[in-house]
Formats: sequence, structure tokens, C-alpha cells
Amino acid sequence: MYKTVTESILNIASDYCDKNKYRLTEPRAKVLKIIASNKKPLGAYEILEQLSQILKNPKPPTVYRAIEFWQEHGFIHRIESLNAYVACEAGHRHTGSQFMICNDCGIVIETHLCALPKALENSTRQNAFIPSRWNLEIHGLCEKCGLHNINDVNEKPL
Amino acid sequence: MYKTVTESILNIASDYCDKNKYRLTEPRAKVLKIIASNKKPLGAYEILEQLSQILKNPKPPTVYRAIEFWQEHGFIHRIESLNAYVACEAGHRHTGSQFMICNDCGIVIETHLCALPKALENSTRQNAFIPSRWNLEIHGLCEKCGLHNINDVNEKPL
DNA sequence: TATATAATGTTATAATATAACAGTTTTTAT
DNA sequence: ATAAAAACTGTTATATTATAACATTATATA
Repeated sequence: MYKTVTESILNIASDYCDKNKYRLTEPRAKVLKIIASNKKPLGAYEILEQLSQILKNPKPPTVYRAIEFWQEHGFIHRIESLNAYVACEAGHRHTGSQFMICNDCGIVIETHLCALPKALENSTRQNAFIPSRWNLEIHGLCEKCGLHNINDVNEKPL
Repeated sequence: MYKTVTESILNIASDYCDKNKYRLTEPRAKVLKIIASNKKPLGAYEILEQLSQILKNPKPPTVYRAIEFWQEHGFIHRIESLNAYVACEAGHRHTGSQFMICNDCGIVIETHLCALPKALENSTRQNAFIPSRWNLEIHGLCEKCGLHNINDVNEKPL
């Protein structure tokens, strides 16, 4: 039997905590599981709601602390344009993130680039700007929705 | 005497409204002026505070409506990672935005690229994703702050 | 000038996020 | 083994960001 993606993330996170002496506490484990179980990004209060089904009366700080922890350690990302959180698909820590976000079904596809693309690096160099991290969010239509929405009025293709 | 950048933005916006029969109302004009007068992005409630000095007792919806209007028409951008708003520096409407945000002094530099960089276009094509708009926020140190912060502990260069 | 449309004013509240502090669990040093 | 320190959670309260809903005013159109 195959491991699910969620199980795999949880195992990696567990190993990571062991090796680095971070504590894999109940709220952390459960919050990560909730986020990793969803292909679509979840808002903090959606996470809270799901958490309340497996933990007695959790409060916002419980969720936000766990979010902060996993974000710091690269296991989840915040989708800024949605105020929502999604598991990292890159498999390793990275300082730059790229997401394709479907405006129709809400799915998020993470594509990892280890370096800033040339065109962007050029502009940072021209401005003598020293980049430390970046986040790119591309909105549009995913493959499935693109087929069914040839003429999306709100979101014309580029 | 030269026009200031702010005046220039305001004039362009005024012309734009004339030509397109949009109403350049008092709250719209004043909100745009406040945003355009600041090199650094302003939060909605900072705008509200400044607005309250030149308008009698304005409320959040007044600010948010004006923000929405100027955003729709490409005159301002929202910096997602800061929940803040800044005047567009590109000089024309565009569906993709790139910002360099200094973590030290807060300055924002907009660099406009008319197309998605190749490396990113490749990944959208590989996923059959149809992009409609994108937003890139690069955090780091601007030229001035980079010189004074050779060893920024929180923000290591890439 | 009547009517429709667009925008604003106002009140209230929703949605997202954090501060502060008490209490608990785990780790570390002895 | 135990005391002290550190890390984490529980809880209450509140800050911050944003929007819904509806009455009113200003502008455009017929």
C-alpha cells in the first residue's frame, strides 16, 4: 500500500523535528495534518474549525502558532492573495515561492525555482537591491477549468 | 517649475477619468493624492487617518471604495505581504506586478515587466495553466540599506 | 424635468491576526 | 533524581483589516 501525500509530509515533518529537536506537539501535528490533507489553501479559521473536531475548543492562537511554526520551517506557505495556507510541495526549504492559483476551482499548484529568474535578477541588480526572499502568485485558470471556461469574462488570458 | 510625481499622477488620473467618464469625486481624488504622496505603501487605516485631516470624519468604506476604484483602473497596487497600498509607477495598466520591498526602510520599488519571465511561462505552460494576472513581491534590502546592513541577521541574501 | 445610475454617508459587523499572561510540559544542568 | 530554565499551550481579550447593508446625495440620461 502506498503512503498518501499527507502521510508523507507528516513523516518528513516528524523526522525533521526529531533531527532538529523541535517538539512535534499535538496542535502542531494536527494543524499540519489538516493543511496537508487539503489540496486547496485553507484560511486560519477554516483550520480552526476542522481542529475543533479533533481538539477540545481550540482558540485562534493555537492555530496561528502552529502556522507560524510550520511556516518558519518551510512546511507550509501562506498564499497572500487569499489569506490562506497550503502545504509546501517543493520537498525542501526555499526562499522563493511560486504559485499558480486557479480563480475558478481554487486549486494551487506550487512550482519551485531555486533561483530568481534572470529577468527579475536583472532588475534587482539594476536597483542594487539585495533580495532575500520572494513570493510570486499567478492567478488564472488551471488545465481543467481552462477547458470549461473558454471565455472567462473576469479573467482574460494575457 | 517642475511638476511633482504626485501632481503628475493626479493629472493622469484626472485625464483618465475625463476620457472614460468616470467620476473623479472628492474622496477618490484625496485618497489617490494621499497614496501618491507617499513613497512607502500605506495601510488603509493610515490612509483613513490622513484623510480625516482633510475630510470630515471619514469612515473605512470611504477609503476602501476609493482604493478599489483606483486599483481596478490600475493607478494603485496592493502590496499583499504588507496589507498596504502604493501608487503605480509603471505609467500604464498591466496585469503583472513586481515589487522590491526593503525590509529595513520599507521603501517599495516597482519594476514593470510586460510579460511573464520565460522561466515562469515555462512552468505555466507545463501545467497547461492560463495566467491572467500575477504579483511578485521580492523582500530584501534596498541599495541604501544594503550598505548599512552588511550583516542583516533576519534577512540573509540568497 | 423625471428617472435611472453612480457614488457617498453611516452604522454595524465580519474576517484575520496578535498581545499578554497564567499554567504546563520538556529539556538541561547539577 | 531534582531544580531551574526553556519551550510550548490554554485562555482571555483585543487589535487590525475589510465588507455588508441601507439611507441619502449627486450626476447622467432620456
